[in-house]
Amino acid sequence: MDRPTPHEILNPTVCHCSPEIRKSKIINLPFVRQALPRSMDALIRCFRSEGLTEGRDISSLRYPEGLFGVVARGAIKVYQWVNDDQFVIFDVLTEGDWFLYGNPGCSGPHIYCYPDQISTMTTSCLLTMDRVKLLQVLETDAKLMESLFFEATRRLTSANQRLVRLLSLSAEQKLAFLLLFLLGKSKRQAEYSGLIPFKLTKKDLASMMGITLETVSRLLSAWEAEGVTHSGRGWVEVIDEDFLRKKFHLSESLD
Amino acid sequence: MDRPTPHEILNPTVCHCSPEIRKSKIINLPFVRQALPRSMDALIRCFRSEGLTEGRDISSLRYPEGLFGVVARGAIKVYQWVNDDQFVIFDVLTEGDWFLYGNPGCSGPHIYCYPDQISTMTTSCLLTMDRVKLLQVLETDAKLMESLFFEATRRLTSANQRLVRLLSLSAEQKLAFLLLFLLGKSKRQAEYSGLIPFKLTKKDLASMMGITLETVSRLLSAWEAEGVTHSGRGWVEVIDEDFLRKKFHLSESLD
DNA sequence: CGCTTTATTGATCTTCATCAAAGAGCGTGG
DNA sequence: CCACGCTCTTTGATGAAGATCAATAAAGCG
Repeated sequence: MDRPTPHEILNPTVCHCSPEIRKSKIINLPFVRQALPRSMDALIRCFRSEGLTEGRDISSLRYPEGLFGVVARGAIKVYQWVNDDQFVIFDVLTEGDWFLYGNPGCSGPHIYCYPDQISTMTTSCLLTMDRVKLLQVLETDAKLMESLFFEATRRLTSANQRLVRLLSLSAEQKLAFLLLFLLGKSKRQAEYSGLIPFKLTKKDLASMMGITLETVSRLLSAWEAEGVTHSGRGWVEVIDEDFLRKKFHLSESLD
Repeated sequence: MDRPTPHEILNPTVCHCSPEIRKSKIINLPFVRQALPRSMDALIRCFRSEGLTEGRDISSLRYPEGLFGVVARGAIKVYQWVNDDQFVIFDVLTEGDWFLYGNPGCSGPHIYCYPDQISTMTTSCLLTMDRVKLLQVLETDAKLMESLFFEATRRLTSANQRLVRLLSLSAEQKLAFLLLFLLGKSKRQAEYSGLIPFKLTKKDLASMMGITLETVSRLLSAWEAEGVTHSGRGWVEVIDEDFLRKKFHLSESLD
């Protein structure tokens, strides 16, 4: 067969983000729907777009006053080093998600803040603008502020819930839960419908759950033998979603 | 000696919340500072105060459209049942903290949502108003909305960070971290400066970290022998904060 | 002064981390 | 196109942390 390998799918070389595409992305952002026409124009004017290949850090140093970023294509991870050789990935942002990145000291809202790290997990296109510019727009548009507020609390709340769930689960349940979550965040791929469409090493997975990559590897091997998942170097494909869902729910009603 | 026992301190019978105290509490809420005079008035008018003894659930059923609540005195916990006999406490709110509680379905922001449970951890006084009433006030006061937004994202972000930290720590480190966090949220007591001033069973502590109460009990016994903590039925006193802080930081720079 | 809730302690068993060594996938440069 | 090196992965052996189970004890409450 000549369908592409997962590796090829995860490493596209191009990232289209023409001005028209950019504009339509901006207009269709959920929180922009209710904005006044003039703030819509301001947003379209202020956003720059940036094509990024996999593994790029989005440096906070270039934006001393903070950064407002929207993922137009691809996926990025938000993580934090907890010591010299260990990091924790605590959120994954995909198309339409946004972040407000800033120094903890600087005034105004920030959803992720230095020293968190943000980097791409696949070829991505990111729309960015200075955080202060966004704040200026918000000040004159209460509706826009409101939608942003709604969405921010919604996203943070659900991240919270996710982390809380993880606390009380076994490694196997954690992994099932995490894969389902990541799949929910992904756009389905034509050739591999269960493929999680960004680079995801065993170490990444492990660091989202606070377990080791060896454990992840062992669990995925076991599942692979049962035909539940399929995985390789830097990618994971879920074959039997229901199995994962059951694995997870079952244990909830057990005991 | 005739100083009261921890148990007596944690179970006060009275909860003063006279109209004047209530008003001063409202005025001094961090996010209200920037409010317009008229929205300040509206808030003072709409808030009801409610005295609650320890262990009271704040029922969401009485507020189908959601509830905006501010802790004026005491402490409340936000938790969730993960199965029939296990729950996870994922936030503790003390004086000045607020919550926006609502059905997941209903529009607008909510920071905790049904089926989360909210209940008091000591004799408390809670200021409440319907969530929709708050939203009405916010609509006419962009500054107030902004401050609320800032504080909401700040609090949710820090809750997130806290949960993330917990993921990568050992049980002992988790406990040290948690006690320091709880202590930071507490008002110091005159008689016992390190006493965490609300009811806190070993099971509660355990369920904030995803470990078992037996482990908590063993750890606290060990610390008690070293003079680091002191604890009893439903309360914990931290004697040597620095020890806990070291325990925690040390391991970060190790490895 | 019993009853309930909460805590302690010990014995045992699982799960998962750690360490180590070898192997595979992918990019690169000759 | 092949060989090399790098990163990511697999697998096994071992040990330690912490869960589970169970029995007992205390503390607070009516």
